[in-house]
Amino acid sequence: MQKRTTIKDLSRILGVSPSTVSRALHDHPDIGKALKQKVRELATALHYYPNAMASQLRQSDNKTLALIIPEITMFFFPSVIEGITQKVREHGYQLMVLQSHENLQQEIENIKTCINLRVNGIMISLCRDTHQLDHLKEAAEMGISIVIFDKTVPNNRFPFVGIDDKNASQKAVSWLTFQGCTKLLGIFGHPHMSISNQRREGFETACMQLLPTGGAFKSVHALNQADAAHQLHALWSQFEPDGIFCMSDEVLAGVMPTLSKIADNQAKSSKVIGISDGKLPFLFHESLHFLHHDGFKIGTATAQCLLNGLQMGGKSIDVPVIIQETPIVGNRQ
Amino acid sequence: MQKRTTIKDLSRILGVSPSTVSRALHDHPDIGKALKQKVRELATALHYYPNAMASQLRQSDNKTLALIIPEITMFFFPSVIEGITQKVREHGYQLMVLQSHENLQQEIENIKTCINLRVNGIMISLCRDTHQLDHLKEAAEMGISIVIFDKTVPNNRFPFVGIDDKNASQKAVSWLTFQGCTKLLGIFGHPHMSISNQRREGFETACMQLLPTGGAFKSVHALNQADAAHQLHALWSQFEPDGIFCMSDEVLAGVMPTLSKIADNQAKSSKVIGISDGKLPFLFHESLHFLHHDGFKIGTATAQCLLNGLQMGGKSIDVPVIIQETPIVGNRQ
DNA sequence: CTGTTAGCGCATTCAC
DNA sequence: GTGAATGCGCTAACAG
Repeated sequence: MQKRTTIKDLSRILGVSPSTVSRALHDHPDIGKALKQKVRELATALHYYPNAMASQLRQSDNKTLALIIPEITMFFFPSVIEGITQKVREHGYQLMVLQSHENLQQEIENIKTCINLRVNGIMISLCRDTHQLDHLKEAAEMGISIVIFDKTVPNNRFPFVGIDDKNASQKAVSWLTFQGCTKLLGIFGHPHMSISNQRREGFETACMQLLPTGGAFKSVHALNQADAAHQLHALWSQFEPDGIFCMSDEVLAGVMPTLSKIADNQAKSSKVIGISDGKLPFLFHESLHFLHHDGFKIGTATAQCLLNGLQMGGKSIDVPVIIQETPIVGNRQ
Repeated sequence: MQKRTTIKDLSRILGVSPSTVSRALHDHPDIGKALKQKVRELATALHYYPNAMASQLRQSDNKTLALIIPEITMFFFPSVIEGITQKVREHGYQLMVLQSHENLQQEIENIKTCINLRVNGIMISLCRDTHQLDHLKEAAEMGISIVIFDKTVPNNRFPFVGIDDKNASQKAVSWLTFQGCTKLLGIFGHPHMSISNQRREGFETACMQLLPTGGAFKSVHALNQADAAHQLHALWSQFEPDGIFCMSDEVLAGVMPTLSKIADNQAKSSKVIGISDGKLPFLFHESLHFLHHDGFKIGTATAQCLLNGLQMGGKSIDVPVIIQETPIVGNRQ
């Protein structure tokens, strides 16, 4: 890597001091119009690019926010990222995306990277093996603002943006019973994931409250999309539901095609409702409804929440907890 | 943001020099076991975190690679990112993802950010309005290694990883005709995108060569997923194909549900083949085939290509052009 | 084994 | 208006 031109180089050539060049480059009012022009020209002529590492070090600030998520899957997170990116750019920050791959060690490592880099703030969706937040507390003590979104832990004390998981499941059950379903199947995500359990509890509670006598329900956890398909298939002979609740897009992606195959043979259909970012359902042939878990909105809200925290310099009294609504939508409406 | 502990702080407290502390922290062989231990302990006790900006400046290297893509959509790119992330981590680099949002200005801005940050290398999928590569040449002249993948321009002179777009389309047509189709519809992506045109040309050439007399074909460009659905619908009354080629997952996502609705009414089906990352097809009820355009592999190959370039210090004679295969797969096999 | 010295490139005080 | 001096925090010669 050859040597790059620096402010010093420019200053030497122009016969002025480095500070003058620096000021000219930053359009400082003290510098003459003519000189500014000359500096600019020479800078582009010599391919001068300010060394971000140096200027960041000097200013001990890098205008960067970090996003830490388990994985950039095709579900949900692309929307979240889009929302965050938009908000963050508007406010002149860079975004850095880190993946924890559902691995606590990796998550801790990522936090450390954030601290070392002196990012201004962190938005994080916790991985499923995270049960305590010491690593986040550490970052917070280093002066980094933090917002948790989507996946959290029970006793979280950080600002949070997400949905009311239990309530969403209850709404889903309520909808299914309203459609006349009496035999409900709930399919949930990985059992280590807190939202899986929140949503399952909501589901089960609602089933017990809302199902008529003679009704029945069952809940299962799927490790991933393929497992959801597999479990549904295996279960069908013993427990044939007339209403199915899928807790996420990933589950829906496993369930819908399977259901579609089953329907081929049986010429009968179960009602389906899921929780979804709102893109996937429109790909399926079968009709279904979903509680719209809007990733884009979650993203913008999360970023906004972080930016607010940043502005108050971390000295806010109340810890915001922002709960997004999840309206019910049909894919054939 | 309060003051953070620095090496100097540690050195003062321990009564040794900063360089000794630095060496201890880096497990330098010259430092005594006992002292290392003491330094380590004090560091954690005082929550010392090395300032990455400072150390990067000093070493004028930040072990970072950049990925620039049009957008993190739910199609293809999540797989690519996964592949790249894996490779890049293995080699101890950080990855930084930038989006151009199909905007040349933004793409140029991103390149500038990369130069300012002194990243070691850039992997880029060009946005659709990019027709010349001056901005990349600029980065290359600053000593940054570059690999273009997936979306490129005709006269590209940079290393490239992708598929043979024309050939893929031809294989698709060949498959359709082999299935007995004689009336083909090709649906392509945004008309400004080079791969849209490459794939369309391949399609049309192959149609002219392979279709029997009496056969017919038609190609259309769709601006996005919704437009693909719309166009197919609008077209159906005038041109009812018995074979359809969809150039991408995005197109497939628009086409398949529409086709499925049409099939409901007409009780007949067209053969479908697409180019796909290989996830989406399994969500659809209708059977279809696809040329497997493996994003994960493209990702690892791209990263590997960049890492190779890095190792040779940019002093390689030949410019690698890596073309991935696209085997045909069925979603019901 | 350890300390001293000297920057990396930049932005900012304080002088003039 | 402009220049000289200083230091952000860290590492790497070079000396001992």
